Amino acid sequence: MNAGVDGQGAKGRGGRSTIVDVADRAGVSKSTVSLVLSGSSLVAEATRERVTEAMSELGYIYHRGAATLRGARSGVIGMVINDLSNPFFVEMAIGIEQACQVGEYIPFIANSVENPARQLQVVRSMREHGAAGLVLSPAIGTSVAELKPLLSGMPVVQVMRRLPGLKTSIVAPENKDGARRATAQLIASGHGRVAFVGGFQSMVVRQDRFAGYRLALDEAEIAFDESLVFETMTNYAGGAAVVPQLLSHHAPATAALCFNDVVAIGLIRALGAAGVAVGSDFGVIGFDDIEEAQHTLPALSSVAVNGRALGTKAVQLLMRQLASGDFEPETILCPTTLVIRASCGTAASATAKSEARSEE
Amino acid sequence: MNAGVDGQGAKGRGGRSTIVDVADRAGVSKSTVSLVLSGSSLVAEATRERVTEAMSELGYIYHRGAATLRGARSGVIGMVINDLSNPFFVEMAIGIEQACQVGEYIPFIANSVENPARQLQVVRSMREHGAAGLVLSPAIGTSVAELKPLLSGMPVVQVMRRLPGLKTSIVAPENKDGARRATAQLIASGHGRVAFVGGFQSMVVRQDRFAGYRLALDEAEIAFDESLVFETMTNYAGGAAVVPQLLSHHAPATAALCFNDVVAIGLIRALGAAGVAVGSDFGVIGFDDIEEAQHTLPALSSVAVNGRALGTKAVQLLMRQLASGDFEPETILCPTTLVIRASCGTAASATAKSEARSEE
DNA sequence: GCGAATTTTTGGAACGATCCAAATTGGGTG
DNA sequence: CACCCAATTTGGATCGTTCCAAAAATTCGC
Repeated sequence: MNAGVDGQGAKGRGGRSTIVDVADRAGVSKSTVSLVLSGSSLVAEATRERVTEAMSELGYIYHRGAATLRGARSGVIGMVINDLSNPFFVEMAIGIEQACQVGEYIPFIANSVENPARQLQVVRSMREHGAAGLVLSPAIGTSVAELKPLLSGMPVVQVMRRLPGLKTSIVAPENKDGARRATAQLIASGHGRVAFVGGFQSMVVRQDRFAGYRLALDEAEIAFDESLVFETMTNYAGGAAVVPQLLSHHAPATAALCFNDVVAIGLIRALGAAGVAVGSDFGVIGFDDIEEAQHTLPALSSVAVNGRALGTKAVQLLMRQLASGDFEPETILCPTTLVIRASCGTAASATAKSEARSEE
Repeated sequence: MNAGVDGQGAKGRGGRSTIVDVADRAGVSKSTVSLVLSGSSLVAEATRERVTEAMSELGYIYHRGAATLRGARSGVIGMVINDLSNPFFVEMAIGIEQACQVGEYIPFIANSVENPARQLQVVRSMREHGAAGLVLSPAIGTSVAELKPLLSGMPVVQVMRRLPGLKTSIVAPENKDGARRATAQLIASGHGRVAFVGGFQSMVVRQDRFAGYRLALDEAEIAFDESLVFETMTNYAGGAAVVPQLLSHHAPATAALCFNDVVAIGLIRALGAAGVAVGSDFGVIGFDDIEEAQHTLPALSSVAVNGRALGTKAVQLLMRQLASGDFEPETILCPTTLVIRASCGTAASATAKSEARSEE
């Protein structure tokens, strides 16, 4: 039925073999091969076998690009992460990747490095490549006006962070509640002056965590003291940088809730270096519960966010929307767990709780 | 020239707008638009502007899938990493991603989780999606026979690891030389009995590092002692697990070269817990120099591999091959740097060296 | 053994880009 | 003004798939 002067099909031409080559080999039409590919029940069992065999003989490889041209799903999801050198976001990326695999999707990855311009580029590039949807952990300083047109008509899930003006689905931890519980824990351990360390006011996530901190203070009827709030970079150095001010305060804090674990670890090390015994003299709780939190000395108490689960949930939501065709924004808040270890002072309860968690 | 009854072009139909819609709007033919897209110098400046404007008015998005059908480069590179929960490989992934960006490529990512079956799946999937090349850090236990046919006709760079029977380009650190220098350093500090800890004999990378260890012993005319070699998992637990045997040895080692930093850190912690003062009683050197190495107590000396550079070099090699069309395998070995910190005993020199490095 | 009903199979005509050969335009020149 | 040459522009065929309407093969009832 098809030209095919040489018995080899397209193979002689150098490229990959096509559906037509397979058809020739199996002695059927390309339409039948297409039906086999799509797993249709229309095709007779014997024919299906003949076609399948021809495929493996020719080393046929499906050309998804051609298929998408006719409207088939591309099977590609874009994943734009703001900072892959932060272990928390790596965990999230792993969760995303994992969930994509089970859903037969394949993820494009891009690291925006907190650079909005680059983020714009990569999102555009992902669209060009036919990504069906996007999981986005937006870079700080993103211009919604520039980004929005690139996202039209495609389901997007913002994960962990969210941009104020951008109406998409959101998967995020219960930051406020987590921070509230952590702060309450410090207060319950007898700390009357609890500092809040790390991040900047412009960060939405910090606003949430800070709100939880305030709430816990209110609930304990402790007056909020502005001078116990420290804005810093959200890395080791940021945590360490706070120590001099923290210690020279006229009425020093005896505990701190940190914006994230990296800040908390920086703080712990610098406090240790300054001769403050974290865990007894001073209580510290971090946020995220990255793996390293278990290995610091003293081990770091933290509000566990489970980045992997967050990533997984984001992809699952995205896949659900892709399957249904209904891209109506949806918000999923993931509960957090307060993991008590030695750093917050009640060393006694540390072992038990931490063991329990590792069973998960 | 084209149907287009409604002024809106394809927009009314729901989908994205096409090259023909742009052509209609700009009052030219689709061929001209195609020329503009490819940046051809044939098209007159005024026309180019008109077309560009029409594109942005319509929110036109280039459909790469359609283009590849006619033979255009796909602009996609696959990146298959064996274990993303290992910070070293994350560094490598970051390097790969970064290099792809500058080369206008976009990387598919897959985490094989050291699972050969999954690796097979994802490689197949990447081919289907038209990946032009592959950066592969192969999973342990990969069957070359199964993998090879999936790779035919496509340039592949194995990075960090290499599969014995698979002839592709390779980018790897100078493992043997690094291990030799590290071992020599321990010997020079007066350690006569140096253990080798971590990994399994089947791992090619370990074979290389082990060879370097043996070489240093030979050069120092120290007899090799089989009982000082410990095979373990390459994670924290693996490092820790070795300690009982290490300490109960009839003639215990006083230093250890570890397969990688994660093993070394596990070892240091467990030794610390057992009351051995690492840095004075016992010398430890790791491999990779992950960020955490700077933060352990004592800080970990390590053979720095620079995973990021490794990833970058791999992609650059791949892009070079893609550009030239010459897929002849090539091997690039990257030199390592021995970074001395407190863990190997010569605490005096630690500060200076480590400062110097952080300037990079 | 024949038409009807059912099950399988099959030719195109798309999809959105590229690319080539051919057509059109616009100057110069003699 | 006719002609040539260079600079631009343009139809149409093509890439590898899907999908539809219709054809072909098979089974069935009587």
